[in-house]
Amino acid sequence: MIDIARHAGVSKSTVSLVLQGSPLVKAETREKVVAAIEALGYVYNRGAANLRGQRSNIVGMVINDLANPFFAELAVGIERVFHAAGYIPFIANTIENPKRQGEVLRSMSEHDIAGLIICPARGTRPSDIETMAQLGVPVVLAMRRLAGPRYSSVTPDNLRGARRATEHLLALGHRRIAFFGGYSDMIAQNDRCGGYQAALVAAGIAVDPMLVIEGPPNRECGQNAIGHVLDMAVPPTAALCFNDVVAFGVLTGLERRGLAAGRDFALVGFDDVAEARHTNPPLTTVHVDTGALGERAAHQVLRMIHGDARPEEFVSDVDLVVRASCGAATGRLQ
Amino acid sequence: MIDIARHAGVSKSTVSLVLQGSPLVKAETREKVVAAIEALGYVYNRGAANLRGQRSNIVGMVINDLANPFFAELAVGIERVFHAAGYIPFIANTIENPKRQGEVLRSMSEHDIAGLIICPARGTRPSDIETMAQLGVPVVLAMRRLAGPRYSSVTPDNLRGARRATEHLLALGHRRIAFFGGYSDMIAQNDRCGGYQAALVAAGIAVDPMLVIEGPPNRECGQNAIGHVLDMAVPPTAALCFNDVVAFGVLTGLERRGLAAGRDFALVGFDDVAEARHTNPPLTTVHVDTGALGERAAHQVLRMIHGDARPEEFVSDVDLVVRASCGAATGRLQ
DNA sequence: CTAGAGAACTGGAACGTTCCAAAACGAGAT
DNA sequence: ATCTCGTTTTGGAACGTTCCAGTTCTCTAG
Repeated sequence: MIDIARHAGVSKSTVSLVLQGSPLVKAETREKVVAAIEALGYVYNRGAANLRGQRSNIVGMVINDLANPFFAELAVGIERVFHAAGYIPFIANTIENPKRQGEVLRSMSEHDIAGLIICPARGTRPSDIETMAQLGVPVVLAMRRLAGPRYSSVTPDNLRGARRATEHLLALGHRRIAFFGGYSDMIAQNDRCGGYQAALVAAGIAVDPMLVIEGPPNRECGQNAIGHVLDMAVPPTAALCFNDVVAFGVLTGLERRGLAAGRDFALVGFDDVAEARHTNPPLTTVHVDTGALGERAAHQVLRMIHGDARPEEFVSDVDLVVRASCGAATGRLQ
Repeated sequence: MIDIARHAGVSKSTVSLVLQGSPLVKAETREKVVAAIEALGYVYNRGAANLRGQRSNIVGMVINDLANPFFAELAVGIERVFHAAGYIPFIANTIENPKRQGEVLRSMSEHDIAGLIICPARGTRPSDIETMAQLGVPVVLAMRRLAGPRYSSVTPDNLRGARRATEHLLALGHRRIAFFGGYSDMIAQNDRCGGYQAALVAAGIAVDPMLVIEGPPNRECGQNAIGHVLDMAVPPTAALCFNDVVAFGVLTGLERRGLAAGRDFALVGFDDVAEARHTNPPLTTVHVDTGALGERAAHQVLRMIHGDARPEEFVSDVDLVVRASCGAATGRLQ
C-alpha cells in the first residue's frame, strides 16, 4: 500500500480512503490511486484490515452431512445470499461428529468470523454453541433447534409435515405404520416422530414403540430398518422416514428382497430433495423449500451482524407431495 | 495475549512460544501459561498470526455447481483431507458464471489463501486462473482441465468412460445414439463426447452432429434434449448423457411422454452419483470414485503448499456400471 | 568460586491495514 | 492581505501476532 501511495504521489492514508470508497477524496486523486493500483498489481489484504478494523467478512457454515443433497441445497441457498452481501463462507462438514464440530468451531472463531450458521451435529451440547454466542458471534441454527437459550433458527414445519404424511398413509388404509431414522435425542426427530405419533393417536391407533426404528439419517439406516421390520411377526405395511435419504435406503432394502415400494410397501420420505421425483418408484415425500430456508438463515445472520440482535425462530411451511412410493397413484395397496 | 502474559507472569513472547508448541519453553512455565489461557477464556487470533507470519491455513474451494450431488461428493472429499491437515476451506458456488467466479477468486486472494481447488466455470479464461498462480497460490483444477500452462489437475478418465458406455450401447444393438449435455467449449465435454464419437467411428457408424445436443449440465437440459430428439424424423434409440444429472432430466422428459428408460429408450449417465442406483429405472452409468478424486485434489494442493511445485495431472480410472436404464437388464430393447 | 555453555526467556520491530487528530489547501468574505 | 470555514490530505498509533537478537538464568567443569 505504501508502494502504491508512493507511485500515486499521495499518502497511504489516502490510498486507504480510496480503497474504502470514501467520498472524502477528490475524484482526480482517486483516479491516480486507482491507476497505481492497476499498474502495480496490488492485492488488498483483508486480513490486515480485519485486524485493525475489528470486523470481518468471513462467516461460518457448519453442516452435519454435506453428502445429503438436502444439506447441499441448503448450503447453496446460504452461499447465494452471503456472496451477494459480500461475505465469504468457511465450510465444514461435521458428519454428525461433535468432536469434529468442536474443532471447526474453534478454528472458525480463531479466524474471527462475523456470523455462523450451524446444523448442529447430534450430541451437540448447548454450551458448545453458547461459547460462540459469548464471543459475540451471531449464531443461527439451521434445521435443528437446541434446548436452552433462545437462538435464531430456521426449520421446516416438521411436526405438521410428518402429521400430514402419516394422515395420508392412514387415509390409504394403513394401520401398522413405522417410523424410520433419526435419534430421539435430536429435536428434528422428536418433531417429525411427534407428528407421526399425533396422527396415529388422533386416528385412535396406539403407538407401537417397536415400530419406531432409530438410526443415523442416512441410506444405510433405511436399508437396515426395513430389513429389521420385515422380519417381525406382524410387519408394518407402511413407513414414514425421517428424511428422503433414509427412504432411498429403504428403496434399496426393499429391492434386495424383491419387493417394491408402492406395491408391497407404502413409503413416504421427508425433504423432497431434487432426486426424490426420479426414484423407483418416485418418492412421496414432504416438500421443503430448502434453498429458501438457507437464504432465510443467511439473512438472519446478516441482520444480526448489522446490530439487530433479536432472535427469530422461523418455521417454514411444508407440503405433502404424493407420488408413487406410497401406493396412492396405483391404488394397489389395500 | 498481553493479558495472559501478565496473568502468567511471563512475557508475550513466551506466550507465543507456548501457543506454537515450541520445545524451548520449560514444562512448568508452559503449565502456568496454559492455565492463564484457560482462566481468561483467551481465543487465538489466527488472522494476526497470518499477517505477521506470512502464511495462512485457509484454502479455497470453488465449485461450479454444488447442487449437483456429484460436486457435493467431491467437496466432501476435499473438505475431509483439508480438515485433517488443519486447513479450513472457503467455499464458493459459481453456478457456471465466470463473473461470479472472478469475484470469489479476488475475494479469496484478498484473504491470502494458501491453496486453491477450482472446478472452473464454463467460459473461464486461463488468465483468470493464471492470476492466482502468479500470486504464488498453488492451484489444482478439478474435473475440468484448462488449455495453456500446465496446472495440476484431477479428472476421471472421461474419454475411456464415455467410450465404454457407448460400446455397451452399440453391443445392445443401437445404431442411432445421441449425446446430451455439456458444451463443446468445455474440455470435459470434449473428452466425453470424444469417447462417444470414437466408439461410433470404431463401429463404422458416422457421427451425426444433429444427435449431439449441447446444453448446461443440469436436469433441465436433459429434459429438453430428450424432447427435442424424440421429435426428429428418425429419432435416436439411445443416449449417453454428459452426466447423471442430465440423465435425471431425461428420465423426467421420458416420463412426461409416457415413455420409460430401459423399455422405450436406452439411457446411460456419467458419474454414478449416490442417487443413480435408486432412479426409476436404476441408471446405467459410468462410475467415478468422486470422494477419492476430491481427496486426491486436496493432497495435491497440500503437497504444493509444502513446497513441491511440480504439477501433477491425475486421471482416475472409471467403470461402467450396468443397471436397468440402458435396457440391458430386461433385454427388451432390440 | 568462576568461566562457559546451554537452556529459557524477553523486548521491540514488523506484518498491512484503519482510524484519529491535526495539518494543508482553497475560496469567499472582510 | 488576512481570516474563516469547508474540503482534502496526512502522519502516526493501534490491531494481535511472530521473529530476531539479545539477555538472563542454571548448571557443569575446571
